Amino acid sequence: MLVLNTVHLNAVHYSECMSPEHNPARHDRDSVARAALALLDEVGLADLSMRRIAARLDVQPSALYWHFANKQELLAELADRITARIPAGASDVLVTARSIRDALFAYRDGAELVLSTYALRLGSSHAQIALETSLGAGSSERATALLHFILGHAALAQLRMHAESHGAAASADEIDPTAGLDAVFDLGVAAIAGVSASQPRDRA
Amino acid sequence: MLVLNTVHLNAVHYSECMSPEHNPARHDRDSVARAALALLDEVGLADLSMRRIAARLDVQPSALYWHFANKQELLAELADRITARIPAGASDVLVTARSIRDALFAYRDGAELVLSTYALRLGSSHAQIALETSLGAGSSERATALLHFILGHAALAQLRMHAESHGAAASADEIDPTAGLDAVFDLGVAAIAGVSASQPRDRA
DNA sequence: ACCTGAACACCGTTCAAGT
DNA sequence: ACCTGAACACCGTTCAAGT
Repeated sequence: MLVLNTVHLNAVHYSECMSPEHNPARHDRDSVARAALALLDEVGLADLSMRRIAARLDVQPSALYWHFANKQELLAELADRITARIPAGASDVLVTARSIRDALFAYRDGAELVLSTYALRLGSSHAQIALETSLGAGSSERATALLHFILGHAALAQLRMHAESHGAAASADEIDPTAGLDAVFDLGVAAIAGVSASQPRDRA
Repeated sequence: MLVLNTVHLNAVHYSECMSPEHNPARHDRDSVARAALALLDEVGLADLSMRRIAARLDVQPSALYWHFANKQELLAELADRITARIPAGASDVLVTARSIRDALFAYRDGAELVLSTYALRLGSSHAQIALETSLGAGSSERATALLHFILGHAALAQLRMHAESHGAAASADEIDPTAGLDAVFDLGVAAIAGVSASQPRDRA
């Protein structure tokens, strides 16, 4: 790593700096979270380290702890941002369910991240609310079951995608592993929601 | 919920020979996996390191790589052992589903481990087969949806338990978070399986 | 066949100190 | 208010070498 020792000859007065090379690099909670979210999408959850995020921001790892108490808190913020995209007003359960799944799919390992960091406050989550309003009053148990199914399904599907992309499947029967996964999703959602199964997908 | 405690008879007093310097300590794949599984139950998935497993076996970390190519392979073996307990012959879907869930609950973070390491071969897993036979022929999509629900639900429930035990919930509404979780499980299973909802539980 | 010892390239986190 | 620098106690993994 390129270390410059002749610091004092350029003597940039670090006040309102504008050039991107000499970095006063003042960040806040939002810029850290945004960099981390972008990095998540590039490297995946397993390789998303505090040190890597810091490097991306041109900052020492310890600097992150000014903005977040620990890694878990940062991950929770990322989970919040991923689920924030879920629209809340839809009346069709299947539409709501698909939009939740697609929000999780929008970032690499998004489902796994939300599943593992979001467990505590799922009852009051954006996703749960959206599902409850789609299902109607007094259906919080159904909404919870639906959310558990969506998270399980999305996490499994995403793990499978990732495994396929950088290694061959170990299975003997090779009949396209991800095919029919959308059908499984629709079947599960319709069954738990208590609606009459198949409805055409709005695909391109 | 009928939990089998027969799991913990693997305490293995390893100081049968007391000399710490001259260590015969010969292990094989099975003894390593058993020690790792016991340690998982004690410390949880996040703290289950190769170095800790090695220490438990009175062995250098590098010794583990004689028996397993890497940590992922060892974790996959643990997932296999956890799901191996699932009985295959039950005709009642609800019974099968509960036995899968209970197998996951039998070890700390069992559901999360199986969910994250088992994604590839779930289609040919013990659990999938058991569900398919319970559901009858031509129901592999339903069985898959069921498995996704069970894994998502169990992982969430287990994460929630763990979070509660060593820290207070952050939620404002405090009406017992885990209550009703069994009802959610039964509701989801019955709906996806296509059976008529409630059936009495075999509780103690 | 199974393990040691030493190394390599990493982690998350803390904390005094700087600006 | 925000960051550096240095430390601490860890990681997974490799590999020559021992027995």
